[in-house]
Amino acid sequence: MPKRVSDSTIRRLSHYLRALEDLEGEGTGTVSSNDLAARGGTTAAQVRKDLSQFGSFGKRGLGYAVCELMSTLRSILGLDRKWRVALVGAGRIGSALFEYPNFAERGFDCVVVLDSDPAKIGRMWGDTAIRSSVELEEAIRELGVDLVILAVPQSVAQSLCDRAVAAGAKGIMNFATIQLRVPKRVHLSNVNLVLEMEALSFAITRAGPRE
Amino acid sequence: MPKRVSDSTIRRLSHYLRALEDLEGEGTGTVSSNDLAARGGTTAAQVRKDLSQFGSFGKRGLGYAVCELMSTLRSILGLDRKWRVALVGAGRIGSALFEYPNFAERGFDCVVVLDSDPAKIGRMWGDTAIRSSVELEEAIRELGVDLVILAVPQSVAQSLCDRAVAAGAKGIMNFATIQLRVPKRVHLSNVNLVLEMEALSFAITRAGPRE
DNA sequence: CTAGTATTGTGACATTTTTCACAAGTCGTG
DNA sequence: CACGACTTGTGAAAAATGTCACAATACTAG
Repeated sequence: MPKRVSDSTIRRLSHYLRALEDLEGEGTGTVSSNDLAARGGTTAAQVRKDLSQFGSFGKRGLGYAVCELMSTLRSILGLDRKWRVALVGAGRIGSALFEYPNFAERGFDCVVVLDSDPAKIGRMWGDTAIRSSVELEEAIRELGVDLVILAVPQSVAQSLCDRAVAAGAKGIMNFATIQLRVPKRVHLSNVNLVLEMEALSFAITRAGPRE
Repeated sequence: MPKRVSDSTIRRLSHYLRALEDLEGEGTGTVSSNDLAARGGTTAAQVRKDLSQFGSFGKRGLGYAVCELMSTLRSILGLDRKWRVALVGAGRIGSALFEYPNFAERGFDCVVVLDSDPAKIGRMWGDTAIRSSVELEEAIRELGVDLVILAVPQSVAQSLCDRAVAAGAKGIMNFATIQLRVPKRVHLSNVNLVLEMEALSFAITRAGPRE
């Protein structure tokens, strides 16, 4: 195993995993790097290189056993367990995420929702009651939260982030359009939809070749 | 100007732009690559290299004129115009996007919302009536839509995408967790939140050094 | 005008990521 | 078993991306 695995590799592993799930659904028993590449949107060599960073999972001449590779990937990605997620911010984005079926499917359990708006606190989402964000630290400790999703306005994002980290959050997914600062040990993922739109804007304006 | 500008560069330009907007708000007249780097989360050399791909905008010994660089970046990114956006899918994600203040701020005008659910069609969002997705092509042509946001289930994403492209959409922002196929001339941006969560899951599991 | 300080733009270098090419291994068939 | 069709795993080459170092320039102060 290598010292460092690139982010691009991890992204691709997720794609392979999804492709494998489809393949299993179709009843396919084994798959070649070529097929996997086609479905994952990359090349056969890339697939093999990506996988080879973690071991040898294929059989020469035959390919990869779908079922086996699937569980290997799950284990590599850390998806062979449940993740306890706290959702901070019960606005529209928060609501969309809470209902997002793919999260639960992949083992990301939203165990608590918090908001600072008194009008929202106490309201039920499914069987989860929205709690006051004052209780953030308490909730994280009490429920053993691993990951925190911050779907809050810029102005309060950094302070909530700091508090989440202090209370033991190991990863933060941030939807605010600000560059959060977190300690080295905490992992941060920024989702910035405007940025994506701007990249499209640039690409179209430039009218250069795609991708 | 170079043949090809990397995606990472474009992402950083967006960050610089945001930083410049803050700086202007603070009344700063000029900024050094160093300051810009600190705010954009990169290095001074990277800032200069990024900008140098498009021309020479700074003054040696002095730095960059905030106002001027801001409008240059806007123009490079194609943000010196309004973009006409169609939102397909009036579910929770669609709703969150529609209300997203940063989109409008950056010139992305959501001129039409479509959905296939008869219960939703005709309902008003602000002063926009939700139209039937049957009218997708018509709406795109009639309103001169440039960009289409697909916030719909996987099962219908590809077919709606094809129709949008055929009707003249130049860019697609896809929220479905499937790899859409589009012609070369059309630009595609995939937003996959599960993927981001999985990357966090991996990072934490591995417990390697951050970033 | 000169010296001193600051900061850009850029070629050369370093690192990371992707692609290529092929030996090595596997299976089915006769 | 021998052969042919296939496919992996991987070192080496190529391409892309990021870092460094420094000449060139600009402003300020005396």
